[in-house]
Amino acid sequence: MTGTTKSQLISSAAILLDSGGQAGVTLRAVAERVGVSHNAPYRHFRDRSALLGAVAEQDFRSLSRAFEQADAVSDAGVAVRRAAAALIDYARRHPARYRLLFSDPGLPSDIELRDAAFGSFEAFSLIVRRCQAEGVLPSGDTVGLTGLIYAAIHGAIDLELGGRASGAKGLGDIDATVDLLFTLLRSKTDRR
Amino acid sequence: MTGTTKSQLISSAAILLDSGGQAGVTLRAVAERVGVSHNAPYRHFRDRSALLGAVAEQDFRSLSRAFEQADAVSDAGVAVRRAAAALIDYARRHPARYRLLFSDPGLPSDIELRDAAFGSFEAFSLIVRRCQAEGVLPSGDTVGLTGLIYAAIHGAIDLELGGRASGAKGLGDIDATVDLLFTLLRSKTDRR
DNA sequence: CGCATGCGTTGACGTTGTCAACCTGAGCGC
DNA sequence: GCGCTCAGGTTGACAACGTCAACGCATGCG
Repeated sequence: MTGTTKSQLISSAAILLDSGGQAGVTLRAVAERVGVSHNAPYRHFRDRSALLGAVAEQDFRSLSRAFEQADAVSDAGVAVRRAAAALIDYARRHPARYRLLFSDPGLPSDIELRDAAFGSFEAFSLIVRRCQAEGVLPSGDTVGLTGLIYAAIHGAIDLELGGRASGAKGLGDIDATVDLLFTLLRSKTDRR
Repeated sequence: MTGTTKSQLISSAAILLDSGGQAGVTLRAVAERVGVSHNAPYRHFRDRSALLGAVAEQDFRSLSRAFEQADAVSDAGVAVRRAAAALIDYARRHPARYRLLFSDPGLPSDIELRDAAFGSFEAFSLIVRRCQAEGVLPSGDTVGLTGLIYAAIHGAIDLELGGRASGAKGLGDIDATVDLLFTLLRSKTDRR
């Protein structure tokens, strides 16, 4: 682990999030992993939630980059599916971190964090707009359509992650849900 | 507060969830509200998460009843919208409890809880099936369609509750998202 | 009468977040 | 070179919390 103590604390927290979930991220464990005393994190973050907020901010920016990368594909229809796949992949690989970003009420209402989150939504929205321009998705209110698509993908992810729906077969299946979503949207578009 | 100690503990936990969120539900505070010692809850629940699981189970059953009530309406198209409204209303009134049901990884994988959750999904699914029969929603795989609708509604709720999306205007607006969802689905249906 | 058993109590323990006080070494004006 | 400031780190303490162990007590049953 290299870098400043602050950046080490952030990535240690991310690693602990991956291995032990929210509950596994204790300030003391984070500090110990970095090799500093249990109070050192307070020199860099106001409290525990500020540290988690920093992790979330980092991940939102990473998501933005993933969306921009997906948008580099020439076919808009492929781009939006790649963006969705990137989000799903991130959620599956880092469930606790995904939940931190989208479903954690305890995070600080920090401006930096807000900006990072907004940026990722916007990057996704750009792809949707391109799809509309190329006739791959129904035209009209881009923000509303983005909201629907993002909500459906996020909802499917969250239900599967929660596992509460997995008793009902297919109801917690992300890929099937997203496929159906795009199928319906595209067929709606084709008729125009 | 009346009833057995056990039921009092459950409703106290629910109240604390409403007023102070997940973090506000400490076993000691719950016990104090009921007027018993800090260790009394252990006579009724294995641990803290078992108590929260009982709250979740209760709420899932309450959701099932709300869905069945919505299904009593004669027009299937109205019924499904009422069911959605009931879910949204519950989420807005009891955000922490909503999150407990759908987005809490710490709940026990209890059979009772699993059943209650499954039951509520099934009640919703019945309405969707009726809509398909009456030509209000596209026919075909009912489970898949239910999954998509439920995921979209849940996703919209969760994004608004998280508040992270509310920077982007309209992206965190549940009602607009759900409206768009049903509009698209219905228009898709009408063309058949 | 005796005894098990369900429900509740008291007391303790380790862990955690957080606060307060102290230390220290690098930079900088003079 | 001297003394100051101050960012970054340390030690030690504290209260709150979840949980465990041991005890108390009534009720119902043999």
